[in-house]
Amino acid sequence: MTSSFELLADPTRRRLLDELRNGERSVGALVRRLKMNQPAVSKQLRVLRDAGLASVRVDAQRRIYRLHPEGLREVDEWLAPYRAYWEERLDAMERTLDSMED
Amino acid sequence: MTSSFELLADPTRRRLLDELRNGERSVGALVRRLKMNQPAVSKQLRVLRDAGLASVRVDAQRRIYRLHPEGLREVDEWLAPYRAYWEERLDAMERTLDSMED
DNA sequence: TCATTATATGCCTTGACAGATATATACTTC
DNA sequence: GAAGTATATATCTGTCAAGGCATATAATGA
Repeated sequence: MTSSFELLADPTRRRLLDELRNGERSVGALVRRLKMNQPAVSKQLRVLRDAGLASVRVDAQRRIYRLHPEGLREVDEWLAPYRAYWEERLDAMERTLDSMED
Repeated sequence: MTSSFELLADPTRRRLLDELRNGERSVGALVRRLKMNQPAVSKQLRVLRDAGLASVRVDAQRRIYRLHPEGLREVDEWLAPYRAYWEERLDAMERTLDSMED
């Protein structure tokens, strides 16, 4: 599980990231929100942590997770040239493709 | 294989999209560029087609593929709120998260 | 110390998917 | 129409990952 692209492929992980976007969250809080069993959530949190997209802080028996969205930059940057297409109108893209015919 | 997130998880598909970004391409041309065997390429092109990210045009025995990047908007829009973080400096994100503590 | 709460980890099963090989299909050219 | 070219599809196999269950670990409180 290396690339952030693969990370985003799993809907559970996307939901976790979306939750963490609203602030730090304990594992229990995330479990309740996602309505999944705790080990499944912990497992994906581990993946996010390993990828550098989240970090943990200990609070008594609780583990508080926090978002580190910088890793998503890779995806955003890959996407940038595509974004250009629909930002400058669809017709512009058509023109670009037409002019680049093999 | 529904969401465009899962689509982007595969590096072969990302390479295909990147190639098509330079203009229409025949299957053979893509095979040569990716240095993969033809069925593997055709298979992923099929996935892209089914997802609406590419279309085919027939030219004699050739099939010419063309990019339709609009489907990537889903990913781009999901990413938008995260992009905000690194665009307005890391410190801003830290502040945001701190102020939203559970 | 013992029970409870909170979380992580190990193991297992199952499903999905990528790539490979073989083959089918369709068009072209001689 | 036979051979060659271009592409798609069917099938197989290996791999990998997600979720479920059981259990380990650690902190708290009585």
